[in-house]
Amino acid sequence: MPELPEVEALARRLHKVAAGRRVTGCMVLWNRTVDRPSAARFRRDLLGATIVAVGRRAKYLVCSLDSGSRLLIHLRMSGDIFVSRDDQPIDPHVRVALKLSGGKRLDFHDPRKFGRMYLVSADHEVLGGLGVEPLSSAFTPALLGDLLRGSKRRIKALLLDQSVVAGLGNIYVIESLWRAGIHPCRAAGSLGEGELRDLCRAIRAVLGAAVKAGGTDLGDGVWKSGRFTPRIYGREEHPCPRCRTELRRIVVAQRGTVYCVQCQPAGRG
DNA sequence: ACCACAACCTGGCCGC
DNA sequence: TGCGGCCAGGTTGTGG
Repeated sequence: MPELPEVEALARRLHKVAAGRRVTGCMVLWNRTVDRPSAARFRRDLLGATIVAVGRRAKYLVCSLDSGSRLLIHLRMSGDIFVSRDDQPIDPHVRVALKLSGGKRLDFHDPRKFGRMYLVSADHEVLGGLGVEPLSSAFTPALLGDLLRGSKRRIKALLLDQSVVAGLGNIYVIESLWRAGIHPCRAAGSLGEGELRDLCRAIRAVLGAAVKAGGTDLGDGVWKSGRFTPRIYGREEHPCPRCRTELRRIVVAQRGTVYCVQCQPAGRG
């Protein structure tokens, strides 16, 4: 369920724990969690490698190894990584566990089994198609305009497309569109200069606040991260925080979508 | 180009 | 309490 801010918070935590540590054990408990190479080779290649750094690209955790290879991890819907002592019992939802020198263990906990790990020699093998990082200095209203120009796609679908903007997911797209006052079904190419500026600013503000807060905690017990509280996500039938109109839920791009009919006018179409 | 739908999976919640 | 149906912060492949 994690999006960019949750992955960023996790990457920072893992960097402190794992940087400089050697992988001394590797247990693959659900084979399909290892996307590539084979589970057997994944284990063989990882054993003995030292983790140099842990970072993030889009929603991927990027672990740089001293061998020059990269361990990439995508948490998908329900993935999380728990740090425990290597003598603790392993939870039934843990799909891969890595023992580290120093006595800690990284448990890839993933009830729905959608998460994936990739061990690659060059990260573009997996990350090559990703779009712009929305918190980077490259992400400007002008660039956003270039990305949307001529597109007839609905703005929400486009923002969820990782090859366009990398790292946004359902929550932060919903929050950003509400903040910018843009209806999720607007044709992307129809946004004006002012709207591009507002949207760019809204995305940066929402993500920035969420990163600062360490991510969103929906209180559903699945992903407990930080203290960012969405303003409208999950709050259909509650009043809009800005105008008090009852928030409405529709489905856009096959995803539940909350918006305010008053603050986010449909325009036409 | 763009969209809808199914798959991949499990667990939590709600209503009957 | 039990059970069915629906929901879920993601991605990919297929077909219209």
